[in-house]
Amino acid sequence: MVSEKRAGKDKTRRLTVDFYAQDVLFVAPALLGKILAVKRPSGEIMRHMITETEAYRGVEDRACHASKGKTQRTEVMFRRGGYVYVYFVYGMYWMLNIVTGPENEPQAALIRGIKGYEGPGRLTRALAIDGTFYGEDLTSSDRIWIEDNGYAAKYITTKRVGINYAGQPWVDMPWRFILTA
DNA sequence: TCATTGATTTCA
DNA sequence: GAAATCAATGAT
Repeated sequence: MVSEKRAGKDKTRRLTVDFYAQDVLFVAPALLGKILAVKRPSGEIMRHMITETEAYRGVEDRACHASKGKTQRTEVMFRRGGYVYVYFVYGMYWMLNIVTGPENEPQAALIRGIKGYEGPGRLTRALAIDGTFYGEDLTSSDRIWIEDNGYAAKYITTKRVGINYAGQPWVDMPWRFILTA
């Protein structure tokens, strides 16, 4: 797993492929409390704590976009964990997802909220995240990455939002994770 | 509870 | 080709 050896007293470090390659049901709640860092064209780096996520897991999960097979839009979800899956919905909003798991096992964690901007459409608008972020590699990109600050998050789980079309048993899976402390 | 808004998917 | 659908938000 990840080496705990640290240089100096700064505990913040960028998450590596070892983290993202794990199952989405581990990664999605583990992202809570971590820091989403986005670099603006101006060079300014914006950092926000992740407060809410949802898990989308594999071709059998009918709420997961990849359940309909590999398409131009879902291709990135079939890669190994650590890539960014961004898509446009309702004619207005970009959704930010983190690809997880091994190659050819399509999984992703939707970032539904960050501190100060609750809501998946609101956070992408606030951070100016759009389709140009599709396929960015969180382990090497110089404009988007996630940092671990060593914070041990507490959270609750609920049903996922906006996926009633998926039917049973997927609609009732407790795969939404909300930070509580 | 409804308008917004356009890419993606589904049905023909 | 056309029609329906949609990981949402904000105003009414």
